[in-house]
Amino acid sequence: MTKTQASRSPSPPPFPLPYTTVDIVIFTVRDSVLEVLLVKRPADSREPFPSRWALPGGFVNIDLDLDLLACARRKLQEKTGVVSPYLEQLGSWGGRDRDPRGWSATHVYFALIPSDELELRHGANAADVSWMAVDRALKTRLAFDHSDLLAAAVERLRSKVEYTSLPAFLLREPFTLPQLQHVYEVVLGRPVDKSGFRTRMLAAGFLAEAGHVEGTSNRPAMGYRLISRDAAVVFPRTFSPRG
Amino acid sequence: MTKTQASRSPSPPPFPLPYTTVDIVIFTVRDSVLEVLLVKRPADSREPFPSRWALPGGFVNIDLDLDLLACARRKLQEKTGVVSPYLEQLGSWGGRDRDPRGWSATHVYFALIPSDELELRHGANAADVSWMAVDRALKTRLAFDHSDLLAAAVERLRSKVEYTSLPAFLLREPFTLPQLQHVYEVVLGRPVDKSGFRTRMLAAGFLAEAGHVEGTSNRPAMGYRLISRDAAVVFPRTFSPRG
DNA sequence: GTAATAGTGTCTATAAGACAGTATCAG
DNA sequence: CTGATACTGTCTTATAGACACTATTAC
Repeated sequence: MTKTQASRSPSPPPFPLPYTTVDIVIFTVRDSVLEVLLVKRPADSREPFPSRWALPGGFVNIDLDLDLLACARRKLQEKTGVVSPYLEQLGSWGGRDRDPRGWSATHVYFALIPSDELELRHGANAADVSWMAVDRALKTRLAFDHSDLLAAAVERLRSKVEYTSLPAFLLREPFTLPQLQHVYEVVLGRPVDKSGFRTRMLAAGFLAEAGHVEGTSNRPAMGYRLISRDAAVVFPRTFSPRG
Repeated sequence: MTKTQASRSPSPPPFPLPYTTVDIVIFTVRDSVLEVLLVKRPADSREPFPSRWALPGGFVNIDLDLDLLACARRKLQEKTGVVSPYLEQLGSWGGRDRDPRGWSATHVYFALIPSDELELRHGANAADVSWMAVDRALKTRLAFDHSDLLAAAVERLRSKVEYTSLPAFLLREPFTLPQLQHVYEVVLGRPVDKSGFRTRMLAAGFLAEAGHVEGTSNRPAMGYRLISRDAAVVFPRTFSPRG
């Protein structure tokens, strides 16, 4: 199969093209609350949805971005400074009415980052960058169809937390099992049995011991690192009680 | 929130746009084999990948398609005549090199249809339309990055079959439990215990009895319909042995 | 010592896999 | 009747939830 040329400016097509954007739903846990990163749209009333909160994102730059994932990474780093977070594609949304400027399609990614590994940055097209509790963000009318995107991302996150090691990406390494359990409980919104939790995590085999951590509590706990930061581990069963 | 105008031709933007396409991975089971629908690229050597097999799909038409899902439905109907199949978004792939004509992004859907509800159609840009066994298609070099898309779709299908009612969408209603079990076995590529299978399906509560079906065998079996054709049901556990 | 959190052991209910057995049809 | 397929019952075993228990630190 020949991968030929592929160059900067494709010859203009004989039909109109949709706009192509990438948006990112960036989650973190701060002070026992699941939060999402939002940016405020510029106040300029010639822009769509002025002064409204939105997900970070923007147009694909075909000169800068080799592919969609690279574009997502670029935008994530512009806003948070985080270089290699957990990043997963959520899906794409496209249609005539989601952007008043015309037919557009957005490719949505969701990212998990530890709250203490970031420094928020104010970009060119974002008057303000801020964390907001997910529960509050879900009740806020975001720009474009971003409320839909956020709802989908939260649903995906909550769902996958039931049977994957995803929450581990919300913690800075090394972390302890009680810390990990706490993150699970924050995202799930309900308590989790300690004994079962520990058995499950250790049996899943994605954690490597990393020496004791002198932590927040009286007795030091074992610290762990992820064996692989590439992907989350899938558990054979769910967390649900009576499951 | 104001949903204003949104019209046919967006004002041309000050920067080049990627091409936007939709591709569909259409699965069916025929004669105990999982198959996928492929179209042959035109022989015209000015077209990319002439005479090569590809997934059905094409450019989004912003005048015809209200949104991505509508575009996928349109393309599916053009190729198969099927109107309301199971249709789920798989994800999107975009980058500089996947289409020699330039930066492009495709939104990929996958569809499940019963093999006896379709009539293949030859479209304008497809010299040939044909079913191919999935195992063979996976070994074939398809046009563009369609081999990647197909591999992802097959992985998603095989994975979801382990814990959802997806295979039910591959059968014409009403169907019997032995028929459904057979489809599961075809997609999974391994036998499934009869007793456990029946308990599981009936407990999942997505089937409604629809009278006895005088079928292929000696003893007639109970026929079933799906209570809802909107989505598949998720089982609490997996099919895997020793799981 | 006490308080606090880390970590372990044990019991039990549930449910799935395995497989043998019964029921109902065609011929 | 026989053969074939639809359907059911039972036994065993794995495991997750519940919860009580022990261990190791700070003070």
